[in-house]
Amino acid sequence: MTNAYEIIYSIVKQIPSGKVATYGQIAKLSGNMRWSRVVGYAMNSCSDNEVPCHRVVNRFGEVSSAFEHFGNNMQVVLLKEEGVKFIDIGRVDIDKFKWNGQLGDIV
DNA sequence: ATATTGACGGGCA
DNA sequence: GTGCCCGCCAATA
Repeated sequence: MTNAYEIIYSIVKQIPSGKVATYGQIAKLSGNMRWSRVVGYAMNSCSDNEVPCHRVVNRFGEVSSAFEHFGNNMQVVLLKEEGVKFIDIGRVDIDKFKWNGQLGDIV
């Protein structure tokens, strides 16, 4: 596993609690913005406990349908528990909880 | 080895 | 301002 997976996992694992990152952001941090698809694919294969795939949302800040597969929007509940506010069911306030990236949280 | 799919993003009409 | 289209890399079947 020395491919895109490892790279993407590394970044996703860096997402702090109470914050969410978009695929594009992870993709860009991975080195290429077009990895957006690959990022999602890596998440799909997210069998690692250390990968907070539930903190990864699409560019709209909405949870993907696949998350629903994990249960009843369990990722939404998890984020709410972390302090993330939701504008709608399945949509987080990405406008305010968007992860700043590897910079940390210098907001 | 080839073809298709896949949790998306950005640009252009 | 809105809507639609395309592109892209990787994994799986």
